Amino acid sequence: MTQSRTHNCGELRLSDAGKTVTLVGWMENVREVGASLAFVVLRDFYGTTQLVIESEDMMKTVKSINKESTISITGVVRERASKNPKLATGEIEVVPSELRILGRCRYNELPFEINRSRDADEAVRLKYRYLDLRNPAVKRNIVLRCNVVAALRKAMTEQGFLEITTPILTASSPEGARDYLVPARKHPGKFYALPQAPQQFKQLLMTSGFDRYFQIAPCFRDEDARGDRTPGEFYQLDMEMAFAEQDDVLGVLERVLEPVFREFGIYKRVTPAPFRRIKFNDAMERYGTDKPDLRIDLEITDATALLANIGFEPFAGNVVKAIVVSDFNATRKQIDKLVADVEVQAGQKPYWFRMDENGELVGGIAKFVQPVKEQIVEALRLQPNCFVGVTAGKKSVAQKTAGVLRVKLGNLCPNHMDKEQYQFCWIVDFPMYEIGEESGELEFCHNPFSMPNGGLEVLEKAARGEIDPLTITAFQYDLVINGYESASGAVRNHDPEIMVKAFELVRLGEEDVKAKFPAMYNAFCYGAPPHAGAAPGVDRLIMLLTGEESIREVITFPMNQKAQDVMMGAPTTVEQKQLDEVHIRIVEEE
RNA sequence: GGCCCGGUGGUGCAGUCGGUUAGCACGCCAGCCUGUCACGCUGGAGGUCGACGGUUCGAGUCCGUUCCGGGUCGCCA
Repeated sequence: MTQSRTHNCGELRLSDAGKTVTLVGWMENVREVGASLAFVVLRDFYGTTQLVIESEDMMKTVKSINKESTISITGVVRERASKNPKLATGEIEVVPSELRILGRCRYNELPFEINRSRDADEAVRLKYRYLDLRNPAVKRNIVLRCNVVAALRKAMTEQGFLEITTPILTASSPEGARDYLVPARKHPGKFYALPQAPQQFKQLLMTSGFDRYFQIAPCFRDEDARGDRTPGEFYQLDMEMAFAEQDDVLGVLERVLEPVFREFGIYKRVTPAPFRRIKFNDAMERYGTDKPDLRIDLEITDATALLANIGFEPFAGNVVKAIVVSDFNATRKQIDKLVADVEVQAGQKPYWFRMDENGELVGGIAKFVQPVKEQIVEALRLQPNCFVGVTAGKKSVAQKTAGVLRVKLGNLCPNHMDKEQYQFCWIVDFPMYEIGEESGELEFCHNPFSMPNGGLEVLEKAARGEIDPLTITAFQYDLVINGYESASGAVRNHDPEIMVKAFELVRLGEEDVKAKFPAMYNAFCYGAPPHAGAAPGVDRLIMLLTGEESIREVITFPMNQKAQDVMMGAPTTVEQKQLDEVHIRIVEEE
């Protein structure tokens, strides 16, 4: 039988010289330097150790094994003749006297070279994810993920939170993202749904008297992927606390997250708590987005009064926004690319002009702004070598386009974006309602669970037409880190009367509330505590901590953009018998 | 579903204005090398250039269609 290892491949040091050890691992590489001298790199989870092959017999054995086979060796540790300071185990080597093959690699060519797997085609990496994960650089992110999750659990527990798991098979919820459905065998025609979040369960836990709840919770949403959004499933650090207000939740998350970023982040500079709070409307006005990247020092200025009426057709009758970039030295080619990129991402073209080193307005739309040069120079405090990006349209469009432009300008100008840091902020005071783009009518802006600022009174005023419902804000907050929405939360609406009133403003009533959220509505009628919570996205936190730009680099077995697991072959067809059992008939599409 | 980028030996990439034998690096195989550690040296195998159709005397290269991958918009309470 296999002798178990005495040490791992990362721990032997000079002080171990002379010991007889047994190591196990993958045969990573063989370097032959003569007929009977070779160096073998043995790799396990913990590191690599060099083996020296000095006999022709052993050489023959080694040459009969493909790389990436698993082997076990027993031999004596000795000091190296020529040491390698780059390796933790670089002062020693092991001279094996015995070599056992544990798991032969049947192929002498792999789909990619293990240590360069990150360069390989992503589809191939995902198909052979078990090989990809042998690469220490790939594995590192997953190990970090484990450590971060452990730290989050510990921190939450220390804050007095209990981890409680909630059902995975539950009821479809009527709003939000598309659900993943599971047919119910015992109930023909009915379905379970996988939870998009444990939202209702955690609120019910509050109603049950569990004072502080959290969960590293799997969430399922059937929506399309993005670079920072995995399709299908993802994890949230879901938390909720009773008899709590907005400040309590923000305080807990600041105490939990700031130390985690200090300990695990690739950037050493971290915004100290308490994090800045920016009102939603201010964020839209100054950064053109509700998730501003505060590493960029540029801000958006309103230039409607200055530029709407200069006779430039796209500005006429529109809101105009400007971003001034000092010490601008990008090339014309870069500017053209910037304009094109913004148009792709925002769906709207930005305009621009510059003040050259002599103080003249040049380039882009310079000739149109020339007549109001003096006012512009004064209002925007233009200096020589300034670049001015301008966007126009309906207020929301001008803001959004300027927001995209701001990020692109920051990335283009290193003197305006200090990348190697974590900039945190809270976005607060989200509007409760908005006018739906399709319906043209009043709708909930985010979710209907949030407590309106002003409570029942403000809703009644809106219902009587005394105030504009669009001015009502909710106790809703997002945590934004370096331009990523990293957590979202709210003070919940725990009062059935206020819930009904909130729904009435969007032309729904008590019956709708009961129909949509029966458990919560009923529960709240039995004495609910005021409560508030939030849910940081675990995958995104890890992404930020590792500096990865693709979320798939921090997920152990990610799906591809089309929500397929190419390694397991999911999704897949199933046998007719299985379909029959769950009363499903497949309809062939034309 | 729309738009953008890509698809060339196992892997990553180059390939000019359409031109005759499709290059390079890594990997693989064989040989050499007694201190390598991204080992080195010599030689070798390995390609229907994603697929189909078209233009042309001639297509990796141009055109059309389509498939696949990534990005992005829609979508994500």
